[in-house]
Amino acid sequence: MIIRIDELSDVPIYLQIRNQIVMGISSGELAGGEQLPTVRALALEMGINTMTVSKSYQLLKQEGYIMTDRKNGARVRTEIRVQGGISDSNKTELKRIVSEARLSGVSRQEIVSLVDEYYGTDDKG
Amino acid sequence: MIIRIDELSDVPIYLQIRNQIVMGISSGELAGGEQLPTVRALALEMGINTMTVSKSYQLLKQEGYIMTDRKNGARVRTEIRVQGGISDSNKTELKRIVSEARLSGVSRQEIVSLVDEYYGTDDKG
DNA sequence: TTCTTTGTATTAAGGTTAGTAATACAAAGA
DNA sequence: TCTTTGTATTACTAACCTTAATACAAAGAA
Repeated sequence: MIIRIDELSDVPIYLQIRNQIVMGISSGELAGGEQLPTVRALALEMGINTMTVSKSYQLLKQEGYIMTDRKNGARVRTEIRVQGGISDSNKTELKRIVSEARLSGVSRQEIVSLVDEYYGTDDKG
Repeated sequence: MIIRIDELSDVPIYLQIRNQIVMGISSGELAGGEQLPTVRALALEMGINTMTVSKSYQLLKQEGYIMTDRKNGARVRTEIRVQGGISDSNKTELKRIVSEARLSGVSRQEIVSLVDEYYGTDDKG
């Protein structure tokens, strides 16, 4: 999976990496059990510090998305630990995004279409 | 409208204020033309610095959500300037939220229901 | 054993941002 | 003249992000 960093974003690099890996897992682009690049390889490839990548991996590990093992590297968990629904902060963020969209003339249907696109077209919803 | 600050949130105070006002406008809790609290009053009420509130108002003004006028204070614009759809950063945020929700077992329908709730039940979508 | 590669830890430093504090200004109405 | 409004300035503290340079333990390979 290709990870791209937006230098102009307010989101810290380690969070951008974390977010893209989470989205990759959800979309299926990253399969369960799949090997992730080593922290050094990814840091070199992206021209950033190894500790920045390590921070991303530690966060993903703590959240239950990946497993890390010395010498084995990092792998996507086959069974993602669920954390019980949508977090309060994500609900607030969703409300903010919907509000801004609505005030800029975006229809409800356009938002729902985006949700469908991001959720994927499997039998989960 | 009651504005509440989450001290534990990663979101800066000035942004929390800005976001809650935007959501208030979208929900109709803040009507077009409605007077907002003065920067000093809101700062005193919330126990924060006036410049922090001022920063929120400047941002809202720049984005076209409110108008500020010396001696007249700040008011919600009657005609919100649209900015052309959902921003790229909001799309990315939405994708992240949907991905996290999906991986924690939330159904597509649950997300859509939240969107409906936040969008409101008028004839816009 | 020795070497290499893995994630991880440590320490230091620099840069940016958020927030506060204290004060002041211009505009406009009372 | 006085008050209230948003706004501006300057200085300071604190927190966070990122980099840098090393180093360590674990585990497989040679």
